[in-house]
Amino acid sequence: MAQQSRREVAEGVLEITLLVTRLVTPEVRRLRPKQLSLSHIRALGFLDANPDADLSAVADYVGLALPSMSTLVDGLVRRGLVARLAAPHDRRRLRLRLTRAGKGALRTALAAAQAVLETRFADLPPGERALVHRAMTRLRPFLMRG
Amino acid sequence: MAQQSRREVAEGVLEITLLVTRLVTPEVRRLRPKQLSLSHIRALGFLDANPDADLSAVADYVGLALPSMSTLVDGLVRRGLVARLAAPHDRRRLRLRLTRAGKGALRTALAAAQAVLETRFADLPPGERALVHRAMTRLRPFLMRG
DNA sequence: CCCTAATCATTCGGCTATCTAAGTATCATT
DNA sequence: AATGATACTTAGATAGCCGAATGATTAGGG
Repeated sequence: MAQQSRREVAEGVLEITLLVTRLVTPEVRRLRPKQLSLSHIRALGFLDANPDADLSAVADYVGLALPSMSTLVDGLVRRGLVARLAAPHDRRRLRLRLTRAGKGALRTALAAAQAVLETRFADLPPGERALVHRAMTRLRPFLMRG
Repeated sequence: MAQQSRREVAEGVLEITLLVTRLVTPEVRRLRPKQLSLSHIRALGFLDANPDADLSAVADYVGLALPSMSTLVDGLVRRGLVARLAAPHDRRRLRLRLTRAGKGALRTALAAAQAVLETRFADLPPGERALVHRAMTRLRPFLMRG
């Protein structure tokens, strides 16, 4: 079995990322009626997993500057997808959480993005499916921390 | 070994894609002196693999509307990275190709993006490296065609 | 040959997303 | 209570993208 260099692995991962992005982005754009961008979806996803997070945490996770996230959240609040409450003992901080509508919107958006991929993977043999799944699982921790 | 559903695989791939994008985008933004966005890089990459392509082909590959690609290419031409020639027997069409500087800029940009990932993968054991590489190789054809 | 379609690309106007810099409110420390 | 740090917001500017309209060229019937 050939030993892969870090460079080759990085190259492969980057290429796949670009391909997936290309497939998924137009689909997400089609959700424009609901005005959800990829950043919106990522913010919603983070809040789904981390209720009552503050603004900085979301900004950090999504990879946006604070001001950008501030206006982004503003939009989500205006659409009724997120509740912006004050933190209990520090009134500078926010306490952000999804509303019921927010959870619904997240589900819908993710489903749309995933549907594109699922269609693509229709002919992926079960064995390879498992292989890919395993690879993604291994990759995840290396991409998250830091 | 658990049999993975298509849904799970799609979910995993989407998640990893989002994580990688989050890591790579800021790095690419740091190339601002050269003003290269991800779309720019993808356009350069396509032209590297397909010299003398016309505008529609690049737009299609990158996933942008024609007007957007028109201005994008305009920028690349202004920076001396791409040559915009007329096609021989159809003067509506363009014949786009990288200049020497364009090839250099592409190499530089890709290297920057990959470097971020390589750093992340420093502690990925060789066995898992091979696993990931294999998974990416299997995935590629399913994401490219169509 | 022409006239009409169709095709390829550009320009225009507008909107979204993002950044930096500056400002406001609150908390922490001495 | 004064100073500095922290969390967020507002303001101003720019890039990226789209749809609609336009220009230029070619293709296909009469």
